[in-house]
Amino acid sequence: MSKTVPAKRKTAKVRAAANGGYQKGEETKERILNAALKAFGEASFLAVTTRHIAEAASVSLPTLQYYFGSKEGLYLACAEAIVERYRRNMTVASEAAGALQAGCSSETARDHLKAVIGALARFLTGSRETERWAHFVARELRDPGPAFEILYANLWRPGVDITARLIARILGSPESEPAGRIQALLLISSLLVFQSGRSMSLRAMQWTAIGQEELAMVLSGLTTQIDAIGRV
Amino acid sequence: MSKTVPAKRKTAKVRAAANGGYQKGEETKERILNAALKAFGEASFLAVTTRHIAEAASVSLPTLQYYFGSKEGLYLACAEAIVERYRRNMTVASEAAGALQAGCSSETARDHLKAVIGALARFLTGSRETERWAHFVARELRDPGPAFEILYANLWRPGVDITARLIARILGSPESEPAGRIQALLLISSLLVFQSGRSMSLRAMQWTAIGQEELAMVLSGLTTQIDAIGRV
DNA sequence: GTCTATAGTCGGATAGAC
DNA sequence: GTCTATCCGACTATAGAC
Repeated sequence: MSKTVPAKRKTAKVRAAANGGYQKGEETKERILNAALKAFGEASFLAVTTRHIAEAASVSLPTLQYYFGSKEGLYLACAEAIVERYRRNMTVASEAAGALQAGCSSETARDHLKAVIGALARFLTGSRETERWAHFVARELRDPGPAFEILYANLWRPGVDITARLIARILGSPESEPAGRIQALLLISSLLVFQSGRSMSLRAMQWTAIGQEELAMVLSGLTTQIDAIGRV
Repeated sequence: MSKTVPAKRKTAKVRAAANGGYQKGEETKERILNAALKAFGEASFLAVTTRHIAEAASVSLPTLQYYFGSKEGLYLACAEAIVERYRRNMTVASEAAGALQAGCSSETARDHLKAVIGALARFLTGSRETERWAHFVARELRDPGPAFEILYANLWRPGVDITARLIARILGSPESEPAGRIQALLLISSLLVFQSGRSMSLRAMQWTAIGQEELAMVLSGLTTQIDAIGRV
């Protein structure tokens, strides 16, 4: 399947400060990357053609190779871009981590957990754009491909970790307790309604889209679940 | 994307009783179907090549076209086969439906819900084979393709329906209550840990496989969730 | 840095012999 | 019913001009 690792081309950009710190190329590269994020968000690696991306970015085919080496290189660049943009939107997670560090109470942990899950849900349904990123991630994690390691290490694992630690605190049990980790997995999996299950959820609920109102309903269901942790 | 609907070829099998009721062809067809089920279970429609399936079934390429018309026709045949085999394994669901019909109590409904979710979880992790079927279904429902309607109408919708009705009975609220449907969706989504989230779950839990022991742990988590319904 | 033109590969489908 | 041989379209990637 994968033949050659495409050693990202190092197009030496040394004369950076010449025309205001920017090359013309940087803007082109960004245009390609955005087109690729859109395309790979909507369909799989195989289903997307470089031709389509090139056309959407209004460049010719070889330009992709020039900037990203190969289709796979472009795909990996997308994964990295998503990780970075995701980080900018999920500061609640690190706040929760801080609270844990400070040895917060069981109920404070519960509030942080609600905040984290809520932020995640909002992120997953926030905009067409973030929805597409989430789709990219979900597809890659489900059928592991070239970008699996990047996404697992930077998105999934930290997410499960913080959730599991928060739940462990709520339960008052040591963090390593597998039961807590399983509850964390189940909770995060629930969020996949918006993901793997998106098209089906819409039909099952007879919704036309997931807007503010719909999100609120799901969040209330999730809150109920979180409130049930350690209380049944 | 989809160009021609491939009008399944009608190879008239009229002389059926000649050599014991069977043509040689039926066995070949089955061999192809099983190879296809395996292949499409492991990888996406695009990733699987008809050449690969043909080789795995020890037939030559045109034989696929002869029996199934096209790659897409074979794919649809797989979807139908999965629906049928799934039905044979999920009789608990119809039992639950019967109980509802008979106007069972809230607590009986809860027990039936546990039975249904349990059976589903066992099905999803039962064997390499059922795991592959589940993978096929999940992939198709996530990124809707040619077989979406078949699988949605015959697997997903009935599953959500029975779950939602059981939950509605537990809550004692009218069946149309959207909150119950949302809880149903969240519950079913949780099961996707074994699915979309399989490779990640394994790593997150540091499991090497999902066997009896692991299944029991997850089931206990799910039971806790079901017990929490209507009690918080 | 970006283009046109083209090479090279692969996969689905078909023709026609047996 | 099943095969061998082949076609044809689509895709990624490269060569080389500007």
